[in-house]
Amino acid sequence: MDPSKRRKKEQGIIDAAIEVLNDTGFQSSRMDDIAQAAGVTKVTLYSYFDSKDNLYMAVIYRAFQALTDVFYATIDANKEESGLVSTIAIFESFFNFCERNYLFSEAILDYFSLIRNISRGVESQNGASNISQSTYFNRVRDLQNLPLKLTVKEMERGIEDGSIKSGIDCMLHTIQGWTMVVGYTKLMSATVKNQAPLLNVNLKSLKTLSLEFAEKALAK
Amino acid sequence: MDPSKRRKKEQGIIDAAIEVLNDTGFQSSRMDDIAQAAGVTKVTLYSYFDSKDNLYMAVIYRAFQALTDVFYATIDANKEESGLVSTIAIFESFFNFCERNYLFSEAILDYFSLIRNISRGVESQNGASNISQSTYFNRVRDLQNLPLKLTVKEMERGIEDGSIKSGIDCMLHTIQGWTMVVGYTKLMSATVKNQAPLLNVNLKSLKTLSLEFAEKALAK
Amino acid sequence: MDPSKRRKKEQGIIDAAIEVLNDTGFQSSRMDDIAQAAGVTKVTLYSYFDSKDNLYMAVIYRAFQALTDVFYATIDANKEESGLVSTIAIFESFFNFCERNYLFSEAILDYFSLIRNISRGVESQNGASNISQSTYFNRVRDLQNLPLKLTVKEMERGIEDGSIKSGIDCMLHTIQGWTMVVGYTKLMSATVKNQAPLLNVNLKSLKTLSLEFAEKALAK
Amino acid sequence: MDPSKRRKKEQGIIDAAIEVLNDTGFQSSRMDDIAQAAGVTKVTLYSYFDSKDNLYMAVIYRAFQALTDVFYATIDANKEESGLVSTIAIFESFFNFCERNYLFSEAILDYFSLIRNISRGVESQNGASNISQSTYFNRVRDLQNLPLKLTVKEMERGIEDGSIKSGIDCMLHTIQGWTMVVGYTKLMSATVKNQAPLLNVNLKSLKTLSLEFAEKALAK
DNA sequence: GATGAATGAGATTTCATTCAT
DNA sequence: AATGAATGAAATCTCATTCAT
Repeated sequence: MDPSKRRKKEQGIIDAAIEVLNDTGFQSSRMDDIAQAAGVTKVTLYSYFDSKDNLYMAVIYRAFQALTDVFYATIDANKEESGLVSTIAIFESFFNFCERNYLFSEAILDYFSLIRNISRGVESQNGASNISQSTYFNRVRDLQNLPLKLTVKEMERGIEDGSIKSGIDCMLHTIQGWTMVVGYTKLMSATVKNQAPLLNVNLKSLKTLSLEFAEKALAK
Repeated sequence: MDPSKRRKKEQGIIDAAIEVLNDTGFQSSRMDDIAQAAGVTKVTLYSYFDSKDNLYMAVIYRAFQALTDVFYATIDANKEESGLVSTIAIFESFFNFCERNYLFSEAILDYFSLIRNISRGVESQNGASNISQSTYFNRVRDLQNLPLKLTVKEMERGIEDGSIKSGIDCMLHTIQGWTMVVGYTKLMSATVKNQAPLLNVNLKSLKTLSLEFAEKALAK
Repeated sequence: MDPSKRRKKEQGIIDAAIEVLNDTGFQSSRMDDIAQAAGVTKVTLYSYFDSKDNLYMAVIYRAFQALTDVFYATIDANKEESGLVSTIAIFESFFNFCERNYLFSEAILDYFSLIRNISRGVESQNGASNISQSTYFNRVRDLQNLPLKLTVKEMERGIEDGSIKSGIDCMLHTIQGWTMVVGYTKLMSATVKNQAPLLNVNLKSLKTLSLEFAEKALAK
Repeated sequence: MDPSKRRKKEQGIIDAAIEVLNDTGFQSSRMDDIAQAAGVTKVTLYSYFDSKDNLYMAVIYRAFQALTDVFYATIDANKEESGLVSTIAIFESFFNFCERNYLFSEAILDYFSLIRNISRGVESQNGASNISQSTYFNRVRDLQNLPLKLTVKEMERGIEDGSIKSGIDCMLHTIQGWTMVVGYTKLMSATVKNQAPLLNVNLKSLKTLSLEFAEKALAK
C-alpha cells in the first residue's frame, strides 16, 4: 500500500482506539471493539499493531506528541515574553493538558511504569511480540525527553534575558516542575466525581500554588 | 475457622501477594501464582478475597498502613523538634518510603486511578463482586486521608510554635507536598536501570530541591 | 478428578466428536460444535485434547478399538469352527465393519497417511502440540497391529487343524486380505449416492469375490 | 491472454502445486506457498483456480492422466502378448505407479472421498465456488473410468485369445484388482520410514502375491 | 474449607478467499 | 492481470472466576 495511505489508516485506527479507551480504559477495552470502531477487522487491526500493548504504545506516542505540540504552541505564543513567563506558561499548559486529557496523562504515567517493567524483563508472557521491539516504543523513547528539553531551553532563555536567576540547574528545575504536574494530575484524577475527595482543597489553588513555587524558585 | 486464625492466614496471603506483585506487577501477576506462593488453593484464595482487585485493595491497604506507620514514626522521632522540622521530615520520609517500596507507591497511585474508574462506573464487567463493596476498599477509604491529616497537624504545630508562617492553608501545602513526592516517585521509577534515562539529573538533588521548596514555602 | 470419572467424561467427548464428524467430516467440523455437542466449553475440550488433531487421534483409536472388538467377537463366534472358516469370517467382518462405519474406516486410512507424514516430519506448523506426542497416537501405535496379529493367529490355527494349507506366510496373507478390504472400502465410499458410480458393478459380488480369493488362497 | 499461453501457465501452476503438495500434503500446504512456488501472486493463482479444492482437482486430474498414460503404455508394450499377460502387466504397472507417485495415489483416493462428500452435500461452506462445478472436476469424472475400461478391454481380449477363462465378469475382476492395488498402496505408505511398521512383511512379496491372485483368478 | 475441573471472556494466530487499485 | 491489503472463519491459548464434590 502507498505508505502515506497506510500511515493514514494507521492513524485512523489509533483515533478509534483513543475513543474506545476514553470510554473504558485500556484494561477493559476489547480489541474487537477497537477494530469495530476503526471499521476494520481484528486481523487487520493486528496487521497494524502486533498486540494490544503495541496499540497502547501508539496511543502513548500520541500523548507525547500532543504534549509536545502544546509545549511548542505555548513557547510560540510567548516568544515575545521573557523566558520566565514562557517557562511558567509551559508548566501551566502542562497542568491544563493533563486536566483535559485524562487518557493521555494516564498513558504518559503508564509509560513510565512500562519502561520500568521492561527494563526489569517483565513483559507480556504470552506469545505476543515484545513491546520493547515495537516501532512506537522506540518512537516514544526518542520523544520522551523533548518536552523536558524544550522547557530547559526556555529556562536558559530566561537566564540570558535576565528574567531567571543564573546559576540554577535548569534540567533539575524542569524535572522538579514535572514532578509537581505529574503528582497534581494523579491526585486530581482521584477527586473527579470522587466519593471520598481529598479533603476540602480547592484544586485550582493547588495549581496556582505550584506555579507560584516554580516562579519563586526561578525568578531573579 | 477461629477468627484470629483466619485473620492470620489472610495476612499470610497478602504477604505472599506482595512478594509476587513485587516481581511482576499487578497486571502481569496471576492468581495461580499468588495462591501457590501463599500455599493455598485458588478457591481458598477466593474465599478470602472475592477478586483480584479486592486482593490488590488489601495490598493497597497495606501500603497506606505502612505509609501511616512511617508518618507516625517520623512524628514521634521529631516530637522534640519544631513543627517545621517535623513536617519536612515527614516529606523526606515519604520520599524515602516511595523509593524503597516501589510496589506500595504504585499501589497508592493505582488506588487513585481505581477510585476514579469506580466513580465513573467502569468496573470489572464480569460477575465479580464490586470493589466498592469490598472490606478493604472501605478500610482504605477510612485511611486514605490520615497521612494527609497527620502532616497537617504537624504543620499546625509549626504555626503554633512559630516555626511555620501563619496564614497558610495547611491542607493545600500538604497536598502540594504530596504532588511533589508522587511526581518524583513516578519519574524515578522510570529511570531505574532504564535504557533511556530522563537526561542526566542527579535524583538525590531533585529530592533535596523539593524539600527546599517545601521549607521555603513554610518557614517563617 | 476421579480418574475413572475423567475417563468417562473423555469418552463422552469422543462420543460427541464422533457424532459431529459423522455429519460433517473432520475438516469441516468445528471445535465449537464438538464442544457444544459434548456439552462442555471449548476450553474444557482443549483441556482433554490438546488440538483438533489430537481429538481426531482419539477417534482413530476408537476406530481401531471397534475393529479389534469386531475381530475378537468374530473369533469367539467361530471358535468351534475351523481356522479357515474363522479367518474368512474375520475378513467378512472387516468388510462389513467398513461398510457400516464410514467414519471409522476413513479414520483408519487417515491414520496411515498421518503416520507417513509424521515420519517425514510434516506436522502441524502452528504452535499446537505434536500429534506424535499425543497419548492416543501412542495408544494407536500399540494397537495398530493387533487386528493383524489376531488374523494371523486364526490362520495358524487353521494350519494346525488342517483346514489351511501349511507352508504359507500367514502375515503376508493377512496383509493381503487387508489390502482387499481397504481398497474395497475406499472404492465403495465413492459409490454411495454417487453421481458417477464405478460402472455397473454389484458391490456385493465384489465382496464375495474377494472372500473367494482369500479362501482359495488359503484352503487346502 | 493468448489461450495457449494461458494453458501453458496453468500447467506451470499445477506443476508447482504438485511440487509443494509432494512436500507437505494437501491439507498442510498453503496457497501462499503454492503461489510462490509457481512464481505468481495468490490473486493470479485464484484467477486460474477458484479454490484450493479446485486446484487439487487439477492435480487429481493429472494423477488420472498419468495413470491412464501408464495403462496405455503398458497395453502398447504388451500388444503382442496374450490378454492375460497384458492384464497382469497393467496391474503391475498400477502397483509401481502408486509406489513411485505417492501424491498421485493419495490424490486418486482423496478423489473418492471427495465425491462421496460432494454427493452428501458436505462441501466447502464458505463462499468458495463448488467443486462440482469446476472444470477439472468434470474432466476427472470423464476420465475416472477410463483406466478401468482399458483393463476390461484387455481382459476381454484375453478371453478372446483364450488366455483368460471365459464366463467371468471382467469389470468385477478389474475392480477387484484395483482394490488390491489401492489397499496395497495405502498400507505401504504407512510403512515408509515408519516407527512402527506393519510387522515384518516383505512388501515386494505382497505385490507378487497379489499378482499371483489375479493371475490364478483369470487364467484358464 | 479444600480440591480439581470447568466456565467465560477475550487475545492472538493461521489461512483461504476477496477487494481495490 | 498483478499487487498488497483486507476479510471471515476457526483454531488455540491465557486467565480470572465459579462449580461440584
